[in-house]
Amino acid sequence: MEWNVTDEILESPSGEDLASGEGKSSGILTKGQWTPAEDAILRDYVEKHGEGNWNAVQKFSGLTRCGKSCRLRWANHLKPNLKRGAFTPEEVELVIKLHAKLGNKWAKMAAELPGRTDNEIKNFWNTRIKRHQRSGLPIYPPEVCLKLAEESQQSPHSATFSIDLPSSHHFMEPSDFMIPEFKIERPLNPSLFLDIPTSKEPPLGLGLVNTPNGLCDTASRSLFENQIIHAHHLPELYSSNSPLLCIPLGSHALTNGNLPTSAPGFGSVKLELPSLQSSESDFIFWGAPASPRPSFASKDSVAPSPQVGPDLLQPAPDTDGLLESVVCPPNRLKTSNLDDLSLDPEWWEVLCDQPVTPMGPSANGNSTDELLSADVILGKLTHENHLHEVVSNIFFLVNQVSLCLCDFHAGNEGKISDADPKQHLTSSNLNEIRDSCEWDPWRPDTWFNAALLSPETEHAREYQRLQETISAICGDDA
DNA sequence: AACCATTGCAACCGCAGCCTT
DNA sequence: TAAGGCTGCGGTTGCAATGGT
Repeated sequence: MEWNVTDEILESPSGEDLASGEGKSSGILTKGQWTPAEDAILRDYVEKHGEGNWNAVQKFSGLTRCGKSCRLRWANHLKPNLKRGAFTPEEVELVIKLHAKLGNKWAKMAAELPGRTDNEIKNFWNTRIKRHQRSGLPIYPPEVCLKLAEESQQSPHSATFSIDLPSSHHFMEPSDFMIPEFKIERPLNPSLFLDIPTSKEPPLGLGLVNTPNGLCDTASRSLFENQIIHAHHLPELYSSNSPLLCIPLGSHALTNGNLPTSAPGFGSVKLELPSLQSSESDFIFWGAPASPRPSFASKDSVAPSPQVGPDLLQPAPDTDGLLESVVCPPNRLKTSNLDDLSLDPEWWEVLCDQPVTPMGPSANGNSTDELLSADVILGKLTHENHLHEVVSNIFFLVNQVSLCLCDFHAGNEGKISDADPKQHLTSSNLNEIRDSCEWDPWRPDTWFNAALLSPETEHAREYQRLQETISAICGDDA
């Protein structure tokens, strides 16, 4: 690299002045690349006076650099015992584990990696994330996810890696990160999804958020505390015995974590560098498969992914905007007959991350039942980074809610009540319901027929709360 | 060889917390 | 106790190096 004092020098003395120390501080500071002469001056100063008091460097050494710049230069380049060059495999592994646990706490991570600076680790990580996004690889290796999951399960109140990091407590308070176990006992309010877009335009402000304290706010927290999901359809996939069910909220494992801190509106989204620690960027994550999840990375998502075709999350160009078209584009839905809900395997995997079997999404073969499972519904609110994926999850959610409504509707003749929620539809009844009722399960705009809800019931109030929760989650602009 | 896009790194910026007065 | 300065941290930007066409 060529050393030069850049033109950022604002009316600064010449480089010779800098080197000779004659560039006395006059309020004019040099910016840009450091020269060897400047390095020498700084090194000499620190050797004589020690680290710290960086603002005095300019005063006493003649460097026309601000104290911050001096500190940074010393810490990142001149300090003895700094390692240079590529990270070793051991370092990489440690960084991954540390990041899974700490998030973007670069300084803390640097404390665990002798010779590496926070800036170096940060750059390494950001570069790594970009690379992995491009190649569709998971940011965290499955074994890291599993390890974290296992350890959190073994010791759910003090989930730790083998690396003991005393400073990680800020989000590892058990009460903060443990996902409350929940069941859905009643179908979800269809109006929860009023704002779910069905156009190609992604929603503004869409995003599920949590904070170091767990879920983003009382509203979203209430979603999990108040709403009871009955796991009667899919006991295995999301059972409480699954190690992947109890991923600590707040842990950064299992998130690719690529939302910017202040994720702008989707329309102008800039999804470049990650900001994993951001309280606004973490998504609720459940039941993630250990297998790599397809990535739809920000700007890269526009380009074809090696794993997932670029069109998968795009509604068909000729979509009519109906749910069916959005959730299951015609070319992805193998059949429009509701009797056969099996999807194109590729599409299904994108949506659900479930292994595809001849019977459908589940290895258990209970495809229809599992599709109707409310576990799956909220299980799809994943702790993910890619908004595209979130959108796809939301679409999937709509799909599932629709099916749940079919389910419920079948047993309640148009009124949501306390009827046995387990009484659900057989696929052969779906078309019949669609034909005989005032709403079409595949059309959200028909979900809100007055006949669906009895407004004075406790259920209706719960639905209202749930709706508010989802509104909070998705953002008012959604 | 020239141009362009991408990548990776170094440095800067803004903010927050701490310390001193 | 408030104000100002210092320091450290995390996010962002700028640019040289590199690779592809």
